[in-house]
Amino acid sequence: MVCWPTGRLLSTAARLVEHAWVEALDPLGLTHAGMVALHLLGSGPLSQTELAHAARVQTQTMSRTLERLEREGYVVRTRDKHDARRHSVVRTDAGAAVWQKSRTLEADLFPELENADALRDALLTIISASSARRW
Amino acid sequence: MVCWPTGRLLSTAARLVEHAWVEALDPLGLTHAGMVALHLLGSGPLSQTELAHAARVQTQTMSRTLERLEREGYVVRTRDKHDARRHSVVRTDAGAAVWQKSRTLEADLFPELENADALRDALLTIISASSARRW
DNA sequence: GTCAACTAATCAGCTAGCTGATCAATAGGA
DNA sequence: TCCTATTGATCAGCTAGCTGATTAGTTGAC
Repeated sequence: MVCWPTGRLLSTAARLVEHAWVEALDPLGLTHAGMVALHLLGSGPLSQTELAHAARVQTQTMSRTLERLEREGYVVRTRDKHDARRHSVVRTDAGAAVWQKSRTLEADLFPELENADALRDALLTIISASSARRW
Repeated sequence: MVCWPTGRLLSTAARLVEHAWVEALDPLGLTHAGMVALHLLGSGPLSQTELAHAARVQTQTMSRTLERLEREGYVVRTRDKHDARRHSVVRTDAGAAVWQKSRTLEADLFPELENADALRDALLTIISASSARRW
């Protein structure tokens, strides 16, 4: 596996880490995608398009994620007064609470790394390089 | 985004890179998952369980990937003589050819990085740490 | 030899990505 | 004003992961 291409290592590592997340979040009735949305809503209401953009995801994907969050009571969607096309998405108190709980998991889940800074650097470079066209 | 947790950066980077792969592989009638399988079959026939294990994936997932590869003619599955439960999966000539074509894409797709070695190191550490229990 | 336990593969059903198409509401130009 | 283009959200349908359950074939103990 040492000779696998870097892109494949990246996918594999991400999948395994996300698997750990799923297990940890399940008892909270939350998914990783939902957690991202709750995080982004921390600084105030957003439209679905804004949320999708911030999460680097398609609006269709965000739509479903929010549908689930709303079903769980972690989020409320209301029509915008000034633009009836837009949904104003607000994090509920329950949503804020569950997000706080989930925050503490991060440190426990992610393995300790010597070169964590180099990793973050590289990931940010990759993200900005490959998202240049879409976002 | 600079203050996102590392796990989220990892997922996002992987998703964006994989998106580039999908676009590049589509004309070949190949997916990223299929490419992994074709790669692993390069050194000879394997059973589906062995393939799944090597790709760090569930056997159910590999089953579907191979179904698609077989449909495209890149792979042939035959019942094992000695153990009729097993499928012996063989890469066809077409499969070998398409894999060769796809190999050259990797260099073009993946962004140049200064600290590529540190990245690979970190990813391998993450993979071995979080796959310890499953593989 | 028979029955139980295990193993390889698949089926059913879920979430998360994606594309392409659709619908309703808004904005803007003739 | 009206008609078109744009925009926000959703629907339909695809692949790739996953879990849990099922089926068929092997193995092993009695």
